[in-house]
Parts: sequence; C-alpha cells; structure tokens
Amino acid sequence: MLEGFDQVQQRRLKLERIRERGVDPYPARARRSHTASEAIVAFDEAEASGNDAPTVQVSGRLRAIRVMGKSTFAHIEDGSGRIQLYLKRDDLGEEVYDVFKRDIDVGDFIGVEGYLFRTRTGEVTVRVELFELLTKTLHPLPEKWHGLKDIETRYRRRYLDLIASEDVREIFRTRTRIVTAMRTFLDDQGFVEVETPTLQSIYGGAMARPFTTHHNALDMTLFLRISDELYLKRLIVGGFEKVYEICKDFRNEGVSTKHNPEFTQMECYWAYADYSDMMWLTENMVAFIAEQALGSTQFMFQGQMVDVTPPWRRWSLRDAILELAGIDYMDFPTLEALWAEVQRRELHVSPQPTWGKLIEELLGEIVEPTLIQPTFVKDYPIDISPLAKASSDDPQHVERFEIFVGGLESGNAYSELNDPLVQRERFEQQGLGAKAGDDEAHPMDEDYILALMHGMPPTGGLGIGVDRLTMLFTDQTSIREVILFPHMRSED
RNA sequence: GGGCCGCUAGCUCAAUUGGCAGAGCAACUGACUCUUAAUCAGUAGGUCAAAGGUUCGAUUCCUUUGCGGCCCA
Repeated sequence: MLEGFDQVQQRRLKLERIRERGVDPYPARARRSHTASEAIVAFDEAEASGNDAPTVQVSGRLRAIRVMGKSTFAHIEDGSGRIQLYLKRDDLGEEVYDVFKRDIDVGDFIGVEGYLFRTRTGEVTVRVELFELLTKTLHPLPEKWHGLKDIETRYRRRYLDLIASEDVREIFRTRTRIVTAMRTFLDDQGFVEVETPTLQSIYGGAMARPFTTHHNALDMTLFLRISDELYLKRLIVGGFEKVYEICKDFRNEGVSTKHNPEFTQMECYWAYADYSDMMWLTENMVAFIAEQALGSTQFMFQGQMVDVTPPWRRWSLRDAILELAGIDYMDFPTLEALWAEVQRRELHVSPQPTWGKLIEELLGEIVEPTLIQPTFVKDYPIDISPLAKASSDDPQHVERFEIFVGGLESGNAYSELNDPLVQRERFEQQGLGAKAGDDEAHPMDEDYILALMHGMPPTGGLGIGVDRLTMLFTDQTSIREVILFPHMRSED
C-alpha cells in the first residue's frame, strides 16, 4: 500500500501513524543506564563473576534490522559503538512487535530496555522487553555496505559522512586529541591562553590578502584576521611572558588541497626566548602531541615512516636551495639575476614579484617536497620576513625557521623583531613591494610600532597550522579531509 | 587562470556505435522465532546536473552554464 511513494513520503506516513497512536515521535528525553560499550562490558563482567545478566537501558540509532518473522535482530549505535538487539513477538506482544516491524526504520533513534544475553554466535545482545521511539528519521541513510563515496556530498553533508564512516569519525577525534594535547603541552610549559580580535582595523602578521568587511555603526572597514601575531606581541609588551592562542585565521586566496580560506592556527610567543628556543619548543610539542594523539612519535604518512622524535634536522634555507637546486642565491642578489639563473637551469618554478618571493618559491617547489622527516629550514631572506629579527652576523637574513614534515610546510617561527624604528623601515620596504605589485605585502601598522616603542623584550614566536598537523597525523593529503565543514561553493 | 575527468533511483555503480534506462543495497507486499551484507518470492521507484542546438528521435553528439575531483600555472 505504500509502494509508489518515495522513501521520505513513506516515512512521513509512518510518522502520522505513530502520532495517531498518541506516541510522541520526538520525545524530549531518553532513559539510558549504559552506553552500548558499557553494556557489553557489564555483561562480560557479570558473566565472568557468575552473576545474573544485568538489565540495561540503551539508546541509539538503528543501523540494521533483520526481521525473521516473529523475531527480529537489530543493531543500534551510539557514540560508544554498536550493540545488538533481539526482539521477540512473544516478549513484546503482537501489537507492539508489529509496530516495530511496520513503523520503525533503519536510521531511527530508539531506546530499549531488556536483559543482556549472549547469542549462539557469541554476540552480547539486549533481549528487548520495552522499546521507545526517540527520534523518527524521515530521510534514509547512505547505503550500509558501500557507505557514502561522493566527495561533494561527503563535504557538504558531513553528518552523513560521519554516520557512514568510522574512519572519518576517527580523523576528527584525532584532530580533537591534537588540539587538546597542544593545549596541555603549552599549559604545562606555563603559556597563558588568550583571545585577541578576529575583526581587525589593520590586518597583519602574515603575508596574505585579507577578507574585508564593514562595521555599519562605526562606518569603518574591518578585516578578518590573517594572523593574530601582532596582538599577541602587544601582550608581550604588556608583560605577559608566555602567551598562546588557537584560532581561525582567514586568507583570501585560492582553495586547494592545502588551503582553506579559513584555517586554524596556534600561535605562541615566549619572552626572553629566541628562535632556537622555539625549535626546542616545537619539536618537543609535536612529539608530545604525537604521543598523546597517536600513541607514538613514529607514524606512517603516505607510505613512509615519519619520526618526530627530537631533535629534528636543522638546515639553512641557503644550504637547502644550494644542495637541491644548485643555486647559491647570494650569488644572484637581485630578482632579475636570480630569475635568469632559475631559467638557465630550467627549474620548474613560476615568476615572482620580488627576490625573496622567488627564493620562497624555490623552497616550496624544490625543497619542500623532499622534506619528509621533520626539518627546520632556517635563516630566511630578510625581505620576506618583515617581522623577524635580522641575524647579528648576517644582515641579509633573519632568525626564522619553517617546519617541514611529510613534504608539507606546517609552521613558521622567528626571533621577533622588537626594534620599533627598524620595524617601521621594514614596513616601509613592504610598502615599496606593494607598489611594485606584491598584493601580499605587509601593510604599515603604526599602532603596532607604537606598542614596540614602549618596549618588547627579546621574544621568540611560533605559529603551527593545526589543519596541516592533522593532515600529517591522520595520513591525509587534502585539507578538506581534516576540516569538518570545508569551504564549498554555493550549490545554487 | 588553463587542461583532463565526473554528475544516471535515497546510496553504490552499470548500460547506450543516437531508438521503451539496469543491478545490488535501501523501500514496499508476503514467508520466516539465534540473525548479523540474514535468506526466499514479488512490487514500486528516474526532469539520466541545467539550458540551448543538431536530429524523425538526444541520457548518448555539439555549445554554454553550474557543482565537484585531479593535474598544471
């Protein structure tokens, strides 16, 4: 009698029948004595000690129903796992049993009460004496065996992806363990977690294009932060010695397997430390996170064993490019000369607006893919590092490093530039770059310079991309696999 | 920005040298009181991503658009 209707219509008819019996298909609460996994443990313990099988109340989503005439097996799933149910007409009565068969579907949430037993095949099972509908589901779930494979649907309707795939659920649990471990490590090191503005009147702290928005009441342009760096350093000026923030940054650039327009970053600043201290902090933090999130400092990434046990390799950028590209960029001190040499060697890199950016491009294209084991690439050209302090013995370079693991850049750190007059000059240099066509140049920030004029002690700073770190730890090559709701174009 | 590939039932996938659109799971009807991808018999379910073009006829060929994936710059 229901044939010819689509599945949503069929379920709505079932919903009406349920309501007609005076049953609320969306009750406000559920009774639950055990989770699914707790119930199984309780039975195992009772069995081992010779006690009576416990009676339990468990609730969850129906994932499978196997009707065999006057008895039915089913599985429900809650956050802890699955447990089998056994319903018999003789236990429930014909009317109640038929209601289950007719109006309850896979996907519905139900609560059951009954005693536990072990089936002939050995599975701990609830022999159901009472059941209650907790939530009627109107739309069918993805297919039970193949699951949900369409990538677009997986991202747009992540809840279906999570229902269908334990592997996906585990990726996001790992992500949470990573963030929790990161906090634990920093807290234990005496860092103070703070919150700084997402809406900023001048963006800064990174070389990127911002998202722009508008404050109506104040009639002013605001930017979504591309970084929280300059605010965290103001806190160092204010006397905090160790601060960190884990927050979303927003960068108005292309979407790729490595870039989402909003992404999560941890930044921390440590007064009286320098970039060498930040290397120590980084390798110990990542090793701690790996231990906490994965249970080991060694793990597989794309078929290769990665070992994040400290100490990590330290390699100067100049040496790395010399060894892998064959170019000592200091021999080609202008954009034109370096670009000519790059072309002469037929290196596979794209043209850049500045000398430093071209070096960065060489790093990204030629060095980065080779760095599978964790590596600090250090000592960067000064013109791509406007917030970092120059090396005392090499004014062309700054005390800066980036973190590379699994062929992916996942962090950035430096000895912070704290000379306000030099900082102003660096911003002015950036302004020249902007005029020359670099739309990622760092803007002048007088308010930040004013803060530095009040004195920031020598400070080390570090930023780590939480999404990238999660990719590494969960063996994923697309950032969209580690962001619950990645950015997508509108479906319309 | 460019190239290639994809979009067919709720889900996973077929098919068509241009001629009534197919299966498994899910659903519906029936049988079945220890099953677990339950089984068995039957039924229904489609704007073939969208719009335009070519054609007697388009899901198929062409064009444009949308969304997605991969690669490149």
